[in-house]
Amino acid sequence: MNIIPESFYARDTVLVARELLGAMLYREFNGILMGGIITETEAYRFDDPACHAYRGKTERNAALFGPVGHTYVYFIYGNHYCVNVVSRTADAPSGGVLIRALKPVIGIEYMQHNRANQPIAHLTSGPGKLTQALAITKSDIGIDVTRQGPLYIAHGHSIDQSNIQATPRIGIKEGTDLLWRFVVREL
DNA sequence: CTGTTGATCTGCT
DNA sequence: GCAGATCAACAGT
Repeated sequence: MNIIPESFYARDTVLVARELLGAMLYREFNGILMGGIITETEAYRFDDPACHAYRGKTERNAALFGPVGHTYVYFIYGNHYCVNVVSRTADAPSGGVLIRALKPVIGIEYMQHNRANQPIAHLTSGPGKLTQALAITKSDIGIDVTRQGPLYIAHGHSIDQSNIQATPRIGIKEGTDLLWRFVVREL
């Protein structure tokens, strides 16, 4: 295993979002290992009106102002958690990359157990789905993903630039002109 | 203290 | 394709 170092996340949020595609996300929970290849991300930079941190620091978004390579988890629509990795340059106050989808690889049975035995194609194909599959909640805020532990990210597949599609982000009302959602066309 | 609003998912049509 | 679920955090009074 080859964990991605902290320096990777200390760069422009948008660049980190693009380059996280193909990386392996690992989750250790109750002694069980789960994980998959990151196939979809979105960048939320401090200077972007769609970013939770755009209007300043609050209790909820404080993690986005914390150390890079740590997690920011939030609860949305009364039902779902979404997980980000804090990423920004040294001169930026905040920023994060939303992990939107994985290709399930490890611990598929346990992920299905967490997701009412959904078929593999529906296991981790959305930001709320993958947190449910991996049992990620608010108590997982602030985890350092550059160290082996409950949640960490390692080098995986290298994705060719021509295999990456950039589109507007999903579910936002401002900043819809920015093509800051990145999707792997195929693995 | 109260009202509003989501970086979504599911099930039904 | 679309409405409903469902609640924590925020902004405004």
